Amino acid sequence: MSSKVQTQQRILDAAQSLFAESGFNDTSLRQITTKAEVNLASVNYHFGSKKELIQAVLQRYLQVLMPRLDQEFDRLLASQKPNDLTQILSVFVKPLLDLNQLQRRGTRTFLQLLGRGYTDVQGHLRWFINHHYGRTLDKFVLLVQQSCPHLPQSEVFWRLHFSLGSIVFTMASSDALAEIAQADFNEAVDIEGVIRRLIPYLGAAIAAPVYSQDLKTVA
Amino acid sequence: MSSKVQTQQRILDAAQSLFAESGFNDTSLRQITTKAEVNLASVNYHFGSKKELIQAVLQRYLQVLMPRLDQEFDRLLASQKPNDLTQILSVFVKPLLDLNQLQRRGTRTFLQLLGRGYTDVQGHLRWFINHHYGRTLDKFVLLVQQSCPHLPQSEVFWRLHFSLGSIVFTMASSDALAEIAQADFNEAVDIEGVIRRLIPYLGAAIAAPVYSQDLKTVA
DNA sequence: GTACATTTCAAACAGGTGTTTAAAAGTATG
DNA sequence: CATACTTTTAAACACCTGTTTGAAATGTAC
Repeated sequence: MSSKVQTQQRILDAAQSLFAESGFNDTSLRQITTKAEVNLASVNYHFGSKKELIQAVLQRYLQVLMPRLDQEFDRLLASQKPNDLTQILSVFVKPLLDLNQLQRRGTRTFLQLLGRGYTDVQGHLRWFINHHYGRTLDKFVLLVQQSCPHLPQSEVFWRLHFSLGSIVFTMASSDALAEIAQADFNEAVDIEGVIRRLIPYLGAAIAAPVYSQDLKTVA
Repeated sequence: MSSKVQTQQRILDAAQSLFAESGFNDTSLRQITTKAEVNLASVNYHFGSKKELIQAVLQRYLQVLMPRLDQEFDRLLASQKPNDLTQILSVFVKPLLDLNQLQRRGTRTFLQLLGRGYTDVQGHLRWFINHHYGRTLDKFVLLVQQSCPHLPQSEVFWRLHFSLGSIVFTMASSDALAEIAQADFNEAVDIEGVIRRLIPYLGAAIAAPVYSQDLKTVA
């Protein structure tokens, strides 16, 4: 009995770090099972397929993170007046950083995985997250819309995807970026530093005024 | 003689559309040569390897785009007073849209390829672009720094990478996003629309004030 | 302690990958 | 025309991928 969960755990642990480092496509089951020191076939035995393993790896974080975010969103939605955008974005910080208690380097790993999830794979992870946590995400969108009454819904849609791009891309390549920052600016940056840098950036971006289109008609 | 360039052209054309659609890793040489109606071996014969084919596909656009951007950057740098950030970002618009004269759907394809280039592959395309066009990119960074004297260099570095993330991610998934926008908001969005939406967003983001750091003492 | 169920294991499977080979076809040049 | 060079072709190469198989080992319950 305990050997079963041990094997599953070993696979998940090995998989998550390899996935975070090299992406889903570029990590083979053989690499995972070698690192986990389990038999190749055990991935399919315990998880069914590689696709389901990927989902299981992300699920381990999402099932902790998302209920906490959902709770925070409810709290903000309960207040009468619209919330400040920076405030809304800041509610992500603590739940994200608390993932470090779930796993060593949990925050970093999860965000890297999320990045990989949106860039590597075409559809199935996007669908998976939306299917399981769409309700929570909708609350977030609503909050942002309330805080930006000057923006049409479609503009909020685009800007949130622009923002998702920043996050996901930054996290997928956070190792490389941190290295450059270290070399060029002698600046030690951890994942918390990146998150905190993102908040004012995204806050200003999402709330930016929409410029009228007619003054920039180019030839 | 002309059959040689014809074959190379056919390969490049087929490769670019498949790469843009499915990414580099998920497009095989057999798919490319089938679509191009050439022999499988001709890719290696004419380009050496898949890696070099990828670079050749991007190079076809970069060698047109980058000199034009370089020129625009020089023009802005020549002016005495610092330039407005929105102005700086706007110089991308025309050179990018002119790629449509190079190829049908050129702008869209190029930006998708760029997105794939930064998300799919780990290193070699990043290196390739920096190696060939680093001087031009440096001019852009300088312009941004001049327009944002309140920002430390390292902050500009991070924010430009956040911005790169928005662009690259949006472009890599632009088809999916445009579909959603169409369905949810009955909004037809072409690539030019996306570019124009990005400018005020990125302008506000990059120039955003830096919030005081002292509240971020880590545990 | 036997019977049953779960888990592990080595091996093979079927299919895909980028690349190389050596002969064939085509094309210029003397 | 014959020579030399370039390009195309079909086939094979060596390797890697996720998945399946059936037997062996282990664990669990009566």
